[in-house]
Amino acid sequence: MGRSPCCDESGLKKGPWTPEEDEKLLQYIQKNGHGSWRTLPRLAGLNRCGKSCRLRWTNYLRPDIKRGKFSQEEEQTILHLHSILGNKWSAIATHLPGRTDNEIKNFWNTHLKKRLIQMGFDPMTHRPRTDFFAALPQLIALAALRDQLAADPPGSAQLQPGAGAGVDVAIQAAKLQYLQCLLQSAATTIDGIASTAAAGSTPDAEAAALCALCSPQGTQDSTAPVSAASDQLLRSCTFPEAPVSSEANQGLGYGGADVDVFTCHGGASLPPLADLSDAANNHPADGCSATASSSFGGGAGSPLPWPEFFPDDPFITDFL
DNA sequence: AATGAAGGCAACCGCAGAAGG
DNA sequence: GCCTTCTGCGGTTGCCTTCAT
Repeated sequence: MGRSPCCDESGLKKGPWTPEEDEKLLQYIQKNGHGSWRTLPRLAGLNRCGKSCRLRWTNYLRPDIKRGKFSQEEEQTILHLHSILGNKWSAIATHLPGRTDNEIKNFWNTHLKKRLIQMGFDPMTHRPRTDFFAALPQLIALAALRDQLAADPPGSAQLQPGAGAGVDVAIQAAKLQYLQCLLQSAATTIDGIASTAAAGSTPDAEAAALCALCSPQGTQDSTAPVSAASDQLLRSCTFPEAPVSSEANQGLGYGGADVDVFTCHGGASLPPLADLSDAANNHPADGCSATASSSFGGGAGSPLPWPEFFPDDPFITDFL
């Protein structure tokens, strides 16, 4: 199996299509249908290969092509279908009327894939990346937050009654409590990595060394105590470790109605860092709740289960 | 205002597989 | 079973626009 013979022919035009060529192709297909793509260019008076004509028609000239930006619903559909179908762009395109597989592929590669990666998700599995260095930016951000807390602890001049007083103090306290929750959760995760490494099952010395970054003594004896309930909640959240197949991923719904991929049970392990904030966001009743808007347009009202990549969260940046 | 970097997108290439004669 | 044609996909390229300096 090889390259289509038509593309080997020399003298055929390549590159961008001119309006004249578009018009010829459009009129011919509207009048005769495309028939055989191999013979179409000659019959239509085009100096192009059939493959080029087919691509131009299917990706641009087809009358039912929808132009413009992808809506949030379309983005969700793509994400959902991609989690099920993988890179089956044509199959995904059949569920998005007016969108071509090429358009969806480009949109995925230039937008959605980057977003998933940025948020610590594996774009192929749609699940939090479990490799340690994927979480490194988050760890660094957490370390910065820890330093910030150490330098400016609750009860300092900023939060003294009278300075801002009332609601401001309460908001600050809530934010600090949220941060404490994140820090403690991260520390627990890293401690787990460290103990695993120490046990020899994961000989990752670098990971163990970096544990010190996010598991300071100051976290545990902070002046802002983390509520026992939220602490228990975070500790009870874990993430399935089994590799994900397309079939297994069918339960992963981006529409909000399906079962959330993040499960909570009595296990002691914590999810990877990427879903820590999700655990907090999904349980507004606990002490770690906080409103976190999404750069993806989700936020509290978003049906997407994605956790926020909290270093970019306006809440965090505002705090810092 | 000029210029270079970065991002977005249309289009192409090479390959694989399906379908039909 | 072989050949031809068509379709689909991943990867890549090159042009254009936008943005930062």
